[in-house]
Amino acid sequence: MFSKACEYGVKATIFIAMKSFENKRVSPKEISKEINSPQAFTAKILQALVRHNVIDSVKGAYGGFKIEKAKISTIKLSEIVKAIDGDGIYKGCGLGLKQCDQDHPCPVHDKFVRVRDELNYMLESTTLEELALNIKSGTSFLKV
Amino acid sequence: MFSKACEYGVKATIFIAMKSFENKRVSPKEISKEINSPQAFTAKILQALVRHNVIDSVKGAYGGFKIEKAKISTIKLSEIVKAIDGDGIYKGCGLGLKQCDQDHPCPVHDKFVRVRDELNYMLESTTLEELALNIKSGTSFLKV
DNA sequence: TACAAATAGGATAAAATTATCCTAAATAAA
DNA sequence: TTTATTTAGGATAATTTTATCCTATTTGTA
Repeated sequence: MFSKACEYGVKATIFIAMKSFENKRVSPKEISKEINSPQAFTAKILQALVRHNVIDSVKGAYGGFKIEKAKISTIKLSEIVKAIDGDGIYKGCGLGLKQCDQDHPCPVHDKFVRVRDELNYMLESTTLEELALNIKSGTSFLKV
Repeated sequence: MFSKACEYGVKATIFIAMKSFENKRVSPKEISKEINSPQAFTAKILQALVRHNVIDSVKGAYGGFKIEKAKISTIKLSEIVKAIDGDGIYKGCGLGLKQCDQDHPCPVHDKFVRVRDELNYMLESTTLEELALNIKSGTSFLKV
């Protein structure tokens, strides 16, 4: 469904948000340990998230990654996914046709509408805040 | 969502079903032309579909691929997808956790349930027959 | 039986994704 | 100002997925 990079990106962002609630910055090392991901690869993904303004980075000593506290409740899961995997999962044809719409549908076009709508709703209605709070309270987990 | 191999596999199977209604066998060459896919790669996918008993092959002169007419209405889209991509899309965790269930859920576990259910319903309730008939009637398309 | 046509399958190659390593640039503190 | 720390980013490698090529095997027909 999502690429490995995207999976790491979502988990990393959740962890950064959780730490940001406590005004703490985190390093790729700490993040990759916490979400069980390869460190250097995770660092690349963090760079992409910074470029897409999902998270902030602070260079130099005592630096690290963070998210403004006020911003955490405004970030939707969809933004994280789009930053890494793009919008293909929303817009692309389920069977890979270049052109696929009501006028020229692929064989599963109509069938797929509900799945895509549900996915879209899920990604648009889920906020980073609730995901981070569930991790914080031990309701959900980032690894194992 | 699905791999390229799976996309080709679904389209190829639909085309074979359509031709099988007319008691015609088809070759990888004809199939790849019709669904706009690389021929040799498509042939590999057809082999996998044969091994999984989704389609039949007839070797030698005047051979080709086909599906028993009576079987076409009994094949579900899910069987084609499972034959090529496996059941990860049904069973795997949305964020790639090895263990992810109600007792130890990933951050999007609950959110994902509806998406997966919708996808599952779609794949289980769609038959090869209806997909093939829609192609035959020009209601949907296999390429462009 | 010989031949032609067609699938099966092994060996490679190309491309994309995932992953690692090393150096540059930035920055806070001593 | 120097040093230590930390992100940015280029280069490269490993793995997986996608794709191609060639030969073996099967089988219907002349």
